[in-house]
Amino acid sequence: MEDNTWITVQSQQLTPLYSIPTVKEFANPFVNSNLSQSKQACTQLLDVLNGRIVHGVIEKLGFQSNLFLKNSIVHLYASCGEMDIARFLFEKMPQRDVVTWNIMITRLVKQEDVDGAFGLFSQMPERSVRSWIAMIAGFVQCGKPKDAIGLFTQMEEAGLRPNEVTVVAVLAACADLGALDLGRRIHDYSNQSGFGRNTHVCNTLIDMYIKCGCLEAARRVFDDMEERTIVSWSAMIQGLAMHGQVEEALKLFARMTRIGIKPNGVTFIGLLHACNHMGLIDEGRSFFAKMTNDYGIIPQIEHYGCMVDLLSRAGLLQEAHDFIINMPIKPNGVVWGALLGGCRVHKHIELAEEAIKNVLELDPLNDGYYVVLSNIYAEAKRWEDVSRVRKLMRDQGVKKTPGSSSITIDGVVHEFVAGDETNPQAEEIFQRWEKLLQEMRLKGYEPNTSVVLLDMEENEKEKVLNHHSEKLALVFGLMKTPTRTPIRIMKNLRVCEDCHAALKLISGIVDREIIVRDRNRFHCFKDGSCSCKDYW
DNA sequence: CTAGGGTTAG
Repeated sequence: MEDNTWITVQSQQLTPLYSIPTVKEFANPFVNSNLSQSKQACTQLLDVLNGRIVHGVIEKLGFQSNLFLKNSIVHLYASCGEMDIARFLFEKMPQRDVVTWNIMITRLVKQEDVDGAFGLFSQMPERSVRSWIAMIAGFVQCGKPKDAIGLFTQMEEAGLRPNEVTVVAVLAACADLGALDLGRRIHDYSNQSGFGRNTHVCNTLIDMYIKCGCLEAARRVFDDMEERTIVSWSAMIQGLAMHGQVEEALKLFARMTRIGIKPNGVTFIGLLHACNHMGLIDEGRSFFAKMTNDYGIIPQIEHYGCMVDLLSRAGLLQEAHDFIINMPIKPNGVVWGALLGGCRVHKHIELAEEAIKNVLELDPLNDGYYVVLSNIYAEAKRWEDVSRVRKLMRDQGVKKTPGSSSITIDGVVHEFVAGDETNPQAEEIFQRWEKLLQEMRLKGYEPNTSVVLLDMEENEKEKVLNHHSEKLALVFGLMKTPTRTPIRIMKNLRVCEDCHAALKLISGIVDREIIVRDRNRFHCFKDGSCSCKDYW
């Protein structure tokens, strides 16, 4: 009787519809013994009828005490986006099992309500591996890789053995964070557990190694794979592009097509990305044409974004502008932002103002664009315009994301922000920097203060520059790691020109490979030069 | 059986 209430309350809220008999039969899990078919039918139905029919069928047939069935209903409502109904049912249920909870958590995560999902996760009386996975994947998806890794640690502590799905989610978090140590550990664990050859796992390993700056390790995983999917190829091409190995990326694409693998839209993003990183305008144009002509792939906004970036970074600003005006789909903030970025490199204030006007209409809360514009004005010493941009930011309630760099030493992540004095060894770091600075000056280094966007005295600017987060992280790395070992630094924003010049020199002075992960690519500094060949 | 995973422009 108790169970009856659950159904009755619900059917009062929703009028059951019985008017489509064939679908009704097909969707009914007790008439159609093929459950996955039945479920599919239900899901389709629910899209059309808002869920009422299946529920009605089940009620009429009088199946009331089957928890499996109730879970199915909760799932069906939830998967059609009817979270209110799903939650209502969930709360009315006299009994729930771990699956019921997992269904709710999974759907909440899919709808990007991670807080809601975590709320339920915290309340669960017992958790299965799937509960942990749902939550870990949720944190990864919403850009909280640290929380994902924290949860993974707790899962291990709870004595649960991660399976291949967990591994994929955690590796994605490692990729986001550049957490190479954990990534390597998971790689070992995967091999030991026997799913190190799983295609999904390998694809994620490739991505993890790429984003942690270990291109060779990524390549090894790729080369050892038994079966490569288009995802594997695309990931590897994108990785080579990200590391400035443009020719190698194009070669891989040639190899791929030679053996008959068909590229998809993502593959072309990787290829265009590769062209962008070397200013290969003709090749980029040719790929853009090829994707539609040879493969029938309709360019998406991302592809247009790549093209605008390619053209404008190469200095073809007017052409980039016309390209945007003529594109068949509505440009977004990123597309105009790419033009803005090119205007900065090539110091074109007029076009920058046109670009920013469009950017701000489309994406007014993204601080990055204001900063670029402010930089353009600052480089032209137009300080009144700089302060106008700052006021605009204030009015919009937009704050500049502080630049921060991190370096991992013995498994511990050390994070630095500009002028950071919070590190216990801050004083030593600053001293080491001064010493390094002297050697750099001997090699002809001049601080490039034009990248400092504030209107202040030159010596003040130098101070700001000297304490950019990547420099602090680097000096710390030099102090804490054995001579000649490579140093890996992760940065949340793009490197500035001054840091780029400084890091080049330092790599020669201290005879170290310095690998810096930018917001969107890698710079590998070695013997006084950078893998990006100064085009970035 | 009802719940889970990979590559994506600046």
